[in-house]
Amino acid sequence: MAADDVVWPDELFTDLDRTGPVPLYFQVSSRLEAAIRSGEIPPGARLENEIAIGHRLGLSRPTVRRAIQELVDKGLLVRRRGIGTQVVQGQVTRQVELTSLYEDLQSSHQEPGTKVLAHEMRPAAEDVAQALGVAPGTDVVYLRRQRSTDGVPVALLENYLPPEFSDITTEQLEARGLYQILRARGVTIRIANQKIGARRAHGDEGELLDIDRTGPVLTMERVAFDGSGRAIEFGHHCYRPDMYKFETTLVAK
Amino acid sequence: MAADDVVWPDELFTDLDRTGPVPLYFQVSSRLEAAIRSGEIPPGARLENEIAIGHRLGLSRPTVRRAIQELVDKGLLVRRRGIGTQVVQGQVTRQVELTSLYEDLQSSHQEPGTKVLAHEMRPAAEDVAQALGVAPGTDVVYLRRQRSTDGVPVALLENYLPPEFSDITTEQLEARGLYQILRARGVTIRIANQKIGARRAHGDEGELLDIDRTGPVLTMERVAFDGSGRAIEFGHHCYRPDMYKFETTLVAK
DNA sequence: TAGTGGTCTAGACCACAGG
DNA sequence: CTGTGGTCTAGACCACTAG
Repeated sequence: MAADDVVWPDELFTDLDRTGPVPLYFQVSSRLEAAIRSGEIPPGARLENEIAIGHRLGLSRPTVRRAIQELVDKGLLVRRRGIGTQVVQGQVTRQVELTSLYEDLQSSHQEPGTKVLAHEMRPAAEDVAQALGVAPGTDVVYLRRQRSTDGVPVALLENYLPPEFSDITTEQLEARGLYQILRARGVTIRIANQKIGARRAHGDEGELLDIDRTGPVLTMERVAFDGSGRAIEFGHHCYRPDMYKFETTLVAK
Repeated sequence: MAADDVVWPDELFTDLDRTGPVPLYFQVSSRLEAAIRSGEIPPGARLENEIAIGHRLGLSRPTVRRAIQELVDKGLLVRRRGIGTQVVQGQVTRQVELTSLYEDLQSSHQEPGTKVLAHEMRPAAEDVAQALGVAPGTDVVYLRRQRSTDGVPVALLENYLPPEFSDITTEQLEARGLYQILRARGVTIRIANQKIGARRAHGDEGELLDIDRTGPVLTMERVAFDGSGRAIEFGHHCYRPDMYKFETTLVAK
């Protein structure tokens, strides 16, 4: 037992708020995550056992356990029966949840820009109709946008939405991300199926992405559903491969 | 309330095994998953509430809740406070899991084949050394394999492993997937970081994948860790874009 | 043998959605 | 108002790991 011994700076966990709306397990897990990401709790460090932590914080074991499980799911902690709980070694800790639903918008540490190339109603082709769960030929909203960061084009986004979203304006689309607009209307995306692939650019894609006319592009096709399972959005996007990659942290269960 | 009313075929949940090693929540969730995937419980169906299910199965609410949570995490069920739990509408694909390409092909009933193009010890370059957590110049295992399905090349797999795996044989590599070999040695991959991108084929890649010499390829870079956080594998793979795509189901939290 | 996480119980109160 | 899931408690027994 050397550097990877028990570390527990309990000053971090003194004032838990039992009256507010924030769950206790979340307060614990988020503070613990901050302490790990800042290096205050170093890689390889062993945590105290769950019961001891619970006693120290005045929490029951299931509550402590849930807080720890949150970080295990994020890949920050590893639990082994008979051993204990350890901070993962190495600079793992990537913030990205799988490949994100929100990433298109929240990678906005840079200056994201949107240029609307097309915005119209259009009868749904076979594949679009099936994805959205409408009859073929139904008029649906068609969007084509060019997304850029700091003035450099990054992606071409083609989307189809059910007709009830026909009142979305071009101005809204240029100012915000699609999912932000949907959420402001009370529509929350809960589940999405997506396929990631690659192909040659064709048509005007190379020009719009400022790459070779037939150069390689990274593609993503996605169908997104709201909480009730209704299809909200079908999209086919292509990305500049030198500007964008899908990053993922996978945790085995 | 019509077709999406409560459905609960309780014949499925009669003989829970309380003595064996399989957790009760897992028995419940796996049977429920099978019933959903088979269509026996149709999309949109509402489940009974958690307490009623627990009473029916002779289980406590937390146990039932955990079983349901497993399927919520997989994107098969949706829970809404005040409403209930529903089977998701629309098709559901499998979640990206921590498997090797070999296992992916096996589970999709194709015949995977492996040709070992290179298998040697090699001093670790800067990026390899950092990924594996060894000193630059350390001899590590280098693998280059051509993976095919039904005789058609699908991917080129380049991998680096720590020196302790130098006794893996070429015969093993041609007969099984890398992760299967590692697991048979008691090494289990727990966490992996991966980046998915695209680029042109270069060198002999086009020829080995039987595509255009500079055609587009789908790429995946991965660092995988075991339960103790030690880096086990660093890989850089490229895939034939017409033969392979990454499919994902994402669930918002 | 002692300590750990893995599982499970039988209650409780709350926030939110619906009629 | 009732019913739902969201959270929390205070115990319990077990399987696995280490020394």
